Amino acid sequence: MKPQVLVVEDEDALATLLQYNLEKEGYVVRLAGDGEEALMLADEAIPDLVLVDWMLPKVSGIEVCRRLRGRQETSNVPIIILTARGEESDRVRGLDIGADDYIVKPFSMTELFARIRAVLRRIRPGLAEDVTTAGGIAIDRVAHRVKRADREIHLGPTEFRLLDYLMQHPGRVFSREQLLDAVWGSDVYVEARTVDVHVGRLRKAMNIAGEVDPIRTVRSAGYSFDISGS
Amino acid sequence: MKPQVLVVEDEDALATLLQYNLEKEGYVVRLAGDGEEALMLADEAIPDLVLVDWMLPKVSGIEVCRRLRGRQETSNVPIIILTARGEESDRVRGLDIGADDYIVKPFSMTELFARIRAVLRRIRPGLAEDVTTAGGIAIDRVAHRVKRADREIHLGPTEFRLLDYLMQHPGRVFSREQLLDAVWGSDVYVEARTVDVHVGRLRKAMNIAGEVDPIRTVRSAGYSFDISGS
DNA sequence: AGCGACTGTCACAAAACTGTTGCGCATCTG
DNA sequence: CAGATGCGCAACAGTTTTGTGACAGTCGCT
Repeated sequence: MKPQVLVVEDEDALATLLQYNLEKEGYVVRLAGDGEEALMLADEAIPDLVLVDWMLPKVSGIEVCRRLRGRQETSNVPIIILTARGEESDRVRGLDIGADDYIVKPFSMTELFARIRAVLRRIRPGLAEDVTTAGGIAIDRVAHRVKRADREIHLGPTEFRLLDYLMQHPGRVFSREQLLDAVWGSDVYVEARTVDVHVGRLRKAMNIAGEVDPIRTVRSAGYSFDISGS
Repeated sequence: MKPQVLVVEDEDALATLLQYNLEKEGYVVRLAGDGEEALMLADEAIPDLVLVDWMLPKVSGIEVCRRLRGRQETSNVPIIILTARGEESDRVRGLDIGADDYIVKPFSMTELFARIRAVLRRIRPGLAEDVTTAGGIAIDRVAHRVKRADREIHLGPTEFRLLDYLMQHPGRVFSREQLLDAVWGSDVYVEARTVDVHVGRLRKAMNIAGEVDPIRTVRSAGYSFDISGS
């Protein structure tokens, strides 16, 4: 699944620029214009990374940091601060307060990407990783390939994303609605039962040789990826 | 095997940037923050190339050069010096002391890659292949020739660059946009579907004799160079 | 100017994938 | 046990994505 980045930036031009480039680089981007909105959005869906401007209306960047750190769910989401040149003294405070890195404006997109990847790799090794393996199943996001027991498995785009998401959170049960949000996107409307169909297709594709079904159905709750029926 | 590059640079931002871009280009990168660390790392595992900043804390770049040259194991590891503009006089000394090339900051990544390739080609012909071979296909960047199963294949410039790029990163899937950026250049505007057409032309040119198609289409993702299942 | 090679775009066909529905079976509930 | 609910599955019609031939424009040469 694409890492989700929450961008907190009040200056529209920069926000748009960031969104455009980050999406191009393969991130899902959500924008917040001020600190309040940022905290709300972070609450709705926990981002994989937060990019926050130092100077913000209403709730300052530093405060956003502190509050994110203060909450259970977001306490270890990596944060990168955007700061203007000449705020050197703030830098230390930035990292003091819990940010994982900062970058000084103006910066090149390449440099930003480099920072983001470095931070993600440090904090969330799973996300920057190209392949995930579990129970003889390997999913390679870069090569876009899935293998089970050395047999190549062909999946359609949706099944691929679905498996990716489930494998990213093994053991955890997701409702159809959650899966729709995460795999299809929060803005599309599709029937909840459609998830069943895709799970079915995924199963059919994966369990070609009478292997154990890695996807567990939890009646009236949803599905989860599980190796060994624990 | 991916060539291993040891980057010796004390400025964090640049170090991260270099690591990011070099890894993207297909090198394995190890970072050292100062000369001492660099010598230690070089000792642990002999790198295929050293990229060293001129100005370093503790042990200067020039000293790192000298010491690397002094040791049996590292005496012919190629070295490229990073130097700031205006240190012209140092340049000669740099090459005097055993560096194989230097590059003046600020430099573009493309330029750096070109230098690295040139140096590796000169010093370690095996590592900076002018010729890449995979699945019976040989692409010779210097002679600008492509052969498949000893049959000469004629490609137009664009198809050549496309194949070159894909073969540099076998297995990896690139979106049409990424390919446009990498093969056409990030500043030209062409229709994304144009990539399809060129992939088609490339295929037609390569698969003359009913051979396996080395280019894999990944629906809703892009294309990749793949030799059979691997 | 004429020629040949190469490019980018388009339109249409082919292929692959998607979402919905309905039915039958399994599982729960009282 | 009857009824209700949830799930697997096959079928299908609709969409989206990709392959490809045609074509007009560009460029470098002669």
